[in-house]
Amino acid sequence: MLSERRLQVLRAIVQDYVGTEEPVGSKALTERHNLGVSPATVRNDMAALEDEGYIAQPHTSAGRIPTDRGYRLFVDKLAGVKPMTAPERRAIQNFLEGAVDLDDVVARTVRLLAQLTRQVAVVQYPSLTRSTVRHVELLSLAPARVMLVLITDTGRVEQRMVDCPAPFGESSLADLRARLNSRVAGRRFTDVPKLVEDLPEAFEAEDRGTVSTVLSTLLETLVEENEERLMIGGTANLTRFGHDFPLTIRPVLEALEEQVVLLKLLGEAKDPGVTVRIGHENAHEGLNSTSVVSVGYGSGGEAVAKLGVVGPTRMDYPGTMGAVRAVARYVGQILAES
Amino acid sequence: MLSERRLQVLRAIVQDYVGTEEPVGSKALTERHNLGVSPATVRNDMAALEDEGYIAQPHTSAGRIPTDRGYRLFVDKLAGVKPMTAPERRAIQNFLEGAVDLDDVVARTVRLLAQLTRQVAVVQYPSLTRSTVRHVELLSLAPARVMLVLITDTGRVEQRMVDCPAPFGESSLADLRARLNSRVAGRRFTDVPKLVEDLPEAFEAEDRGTVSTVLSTLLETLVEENEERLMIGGTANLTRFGHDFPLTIRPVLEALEEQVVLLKLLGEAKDPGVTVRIGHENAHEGLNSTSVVSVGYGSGGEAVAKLGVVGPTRMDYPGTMGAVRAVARYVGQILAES
DNA sequence: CGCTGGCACTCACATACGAAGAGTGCCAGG
DNA sequence: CCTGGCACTCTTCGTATGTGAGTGCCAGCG
Repeated sequence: MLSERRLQVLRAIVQDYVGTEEPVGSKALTERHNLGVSPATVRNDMAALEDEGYIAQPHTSAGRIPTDRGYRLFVDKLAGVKPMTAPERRAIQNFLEGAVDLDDVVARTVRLLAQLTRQVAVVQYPSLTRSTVRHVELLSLAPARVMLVLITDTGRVEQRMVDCPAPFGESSLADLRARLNSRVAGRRFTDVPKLVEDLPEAFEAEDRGTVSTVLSTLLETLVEENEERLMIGGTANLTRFGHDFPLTIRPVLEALEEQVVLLKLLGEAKDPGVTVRIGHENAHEGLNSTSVVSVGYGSGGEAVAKLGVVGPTRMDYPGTMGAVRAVARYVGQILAES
Repeated sequence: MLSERRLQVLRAIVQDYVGTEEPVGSKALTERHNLGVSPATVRNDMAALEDEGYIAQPHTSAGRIPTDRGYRLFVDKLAGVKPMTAPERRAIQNFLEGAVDLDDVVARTVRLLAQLTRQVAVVQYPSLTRSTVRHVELLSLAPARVMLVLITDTGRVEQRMVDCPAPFGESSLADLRARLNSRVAGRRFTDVPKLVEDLPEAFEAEDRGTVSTVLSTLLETLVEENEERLMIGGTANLTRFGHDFPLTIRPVLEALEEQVVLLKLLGEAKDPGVTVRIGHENAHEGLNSTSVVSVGYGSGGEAVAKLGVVGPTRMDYPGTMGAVRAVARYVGQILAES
């Protein structure tokens, strides 16, 4: 177990390194934080911290920098979440309130997060499977062509074209629309398959094929793979990464373009609170030198999606966590209102 | 006027520089292209080309690189558009055909363009103002709350929440829906304001306020500012920009995040064919070292939106132009089918 | 036992110098 | 108008050297 002072030394190292972006030495440490001991003592502590794997030196006779393990300890034990100031909270609220539709909410959230944290922001659209159905609309565009429109309680709208095997009359369509809505409106998307499975039986033989086609399109829309969308922003902040970044930035940009990777990344956050994954804790190789701070958000008590930021492992964790948490909270409010 | 050979020299310089990314000297030129003259002669030609402002040397006693003006001449007079090969065309078509909805079409187009050109791809959603109305749907979500859904012939869907000044009955809603659609279905969005202006008069006094509110929301949705959306991708390709790129890549990423800037950029392309804007021809400062290749696309004869790529001025213009043109053509086809 | 000051040691980094090489401009001759 | 030759200019790269930050270790002190 590390002594109290050694933990303080680690905290000081993390703070200084995050601020200066340069390896921090024993002398500088004692000057900037009054630890009450001499550089030599700090050196001993640093040697111990290095043995434990919390810090490392890039090369002999340079200062120390925190390792992923060091940041982990810092986040878990040494630092809290820095709450937003009142003016900041007001600004967040104001900015989000101007949104006209869900796309706009998400777009604004991304910009806000990127600006607040000066990092790359990732916001997942409210998940379909975790939402409830507000309305299902069917529009006849041609005799054998129907547009299916799905609307969730979070304001998300999905649409699909359906090519019917046989012409489908206006009255049959109205019938299907009514039956469908009476069964699924207000229900969770996950329950929809069971709720509609016997629906074709209620129709005339000639329409049954079309009804089945419409329903299967509906169910397809709910399949996990298609339904997860997200928006990213603030990639320009990647340029503040480090001096060496040709090699650093490339894999990150590539990872950010892979929606699948990002969704996994956000999905891993299980905790009800803010989740932090540091450096190599991220499964994806390209993100080994980044940290991901994420949290769920939702219109009610339950999370319907995730949002977060991606930044260098050398980041201001308390501040970032505070910003992410605050934004998630306000987005949830906005969604609940709409 | 430049002699034929000098133009050939310029063409050779552009091609070599695009290939090697390094300033090209007179000796290397004569070796790789059989111009039939000696390096000394080429040197004279190069001096002339430099006087005219088509090429420049980064520093004394280095090779020459093309200037923006040089690229312009190359694009206008010295190079054509390189058509895609048959397998490439098939691949494009196959890839786009798997799309399930408009978002998917746009997303796939972005990925395709980025991959084909190895540059940053930008695709604008089909414009509302240049499309026609397929259907307007009104859904009653609460007594005094209506959702407005707009569907275009290109498959684009916009929705807005409307808070009504007074409760609005199902029958009035159905009435409004029917009247609205009979007036605007199949018409161009730009004509909608005139077509609906007298609509409130057909309703009872108590509903008139609500009808006006719904209509004004509809018109707001059509306002230029809100209706232009776009998607970008392939930003990882920016890392192939140059060796110096901290300074190069930053402003480009920033510009790409400004939707307004990008829309202007694409909007400037007036030509029915492929438009190329080179380096300083781009109004936005951050894009002074990039070229933008763009083209309109549309479901019918007319362009409903633009797409293009952003890359270094040192790019393979004929190949890029070919890819952009081909993708635009196939996207148009896909949209026409849906 | 823990803290401290002192001291020798190690590298990264910056600066300077020199050689190499690529490329140019110019000129005289064909 | 083209060509070979030649002197000149700079960038680039490798080597050498000095400087300084930072370290590890040790002996002494409270």
